[in-house]
Amino acid sequence: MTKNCNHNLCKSSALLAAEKICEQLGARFTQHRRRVFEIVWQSHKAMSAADIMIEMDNKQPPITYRALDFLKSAGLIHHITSLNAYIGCMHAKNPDHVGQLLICTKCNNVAELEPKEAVKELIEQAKQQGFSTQITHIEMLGTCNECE
Amino acid sequence: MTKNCNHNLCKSSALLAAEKICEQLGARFTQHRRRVFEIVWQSHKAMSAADIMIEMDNKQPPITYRALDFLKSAGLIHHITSLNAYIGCMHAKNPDHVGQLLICTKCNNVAELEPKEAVKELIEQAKQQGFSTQITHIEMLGTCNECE
DNA sequence: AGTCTAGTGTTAAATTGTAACAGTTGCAAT
DNA sequence: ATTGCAACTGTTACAATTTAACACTAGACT
Repeated sequence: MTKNCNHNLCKSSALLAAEKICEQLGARFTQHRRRVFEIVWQSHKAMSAADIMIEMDNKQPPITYRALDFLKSAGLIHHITSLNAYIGCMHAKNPDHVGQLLICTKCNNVAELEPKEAVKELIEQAKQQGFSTQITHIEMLGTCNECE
Repeated sequence: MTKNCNHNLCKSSALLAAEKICEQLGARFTQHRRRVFEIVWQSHKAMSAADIMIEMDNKQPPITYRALDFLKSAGLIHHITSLNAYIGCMHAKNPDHVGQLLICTKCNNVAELEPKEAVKELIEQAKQQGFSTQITHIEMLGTCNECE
């Protein structure tokens, strides 16, 4: 998926999905937002805000951070907290999904799974402790099959 | 656990464990390392590097960051990446444990579970994609039973 | 005693992220 | 078509967070 995708196709279908989602939200998919989205979707590698700014036309940090915040809260990208970096979300259409991010520490590629059962179990175990879960972050660092 | 602990006991047993682990590692549990460890263990609340520095005697950032790095790599504390904060590890004796952190967004208390089966399942699913996991971060944000 | 490694102290700086506020644009309602 | 409002932009300046670098010191082991 991550590796053997026809990435032009992959990216343009993500773009279409993003446009649709913005429309549904009544938000505008403006120049900056589109540009940041395209940069993040350039590859399946995690990109830091700094990486993104290098490619931005307008280098002023607030522009980039605002776009990232928007895309994140619209569910179009993920913030990888353990790297402080961003990656396009593969399941943006699916509103309440919880991604499991598989991050290759060698090539920096990120894949995403939707491990529904296991996550339910985690949430259930938390509940048994009286904890009511709102947001779940699952990030796994390791090596992908190409980098073994 | 997190709430109804006799915290003096809780903290001092953590300290003893830390001393033992450092000895096993052949590393020194120096002044600064001990001090940072104590500050983190003061409570079961997540503390940022800045929070810690406020309580440090020597305020110079490198001192604190170095101690945090050491404690983290010795497995004595966890870095909560989604908050950029730290918390004492409740299972430090157990070398290859994978913590699931339950972070209350109201009171900032952090509890830790060891959800063996569910995590195995996550690792297994990753493996089926050809991904070999080395480090796992599971962080869940929500509200604890006292804050409901 | 000598030497080697781990740890310290210190300065300074890079990197990363935000506040604030005036200006502008798209869109909807009169 | 104007007006008015909310969303979005541009810009400056700053705050917060983290790291580099390097000379120095203490402890541990021949």
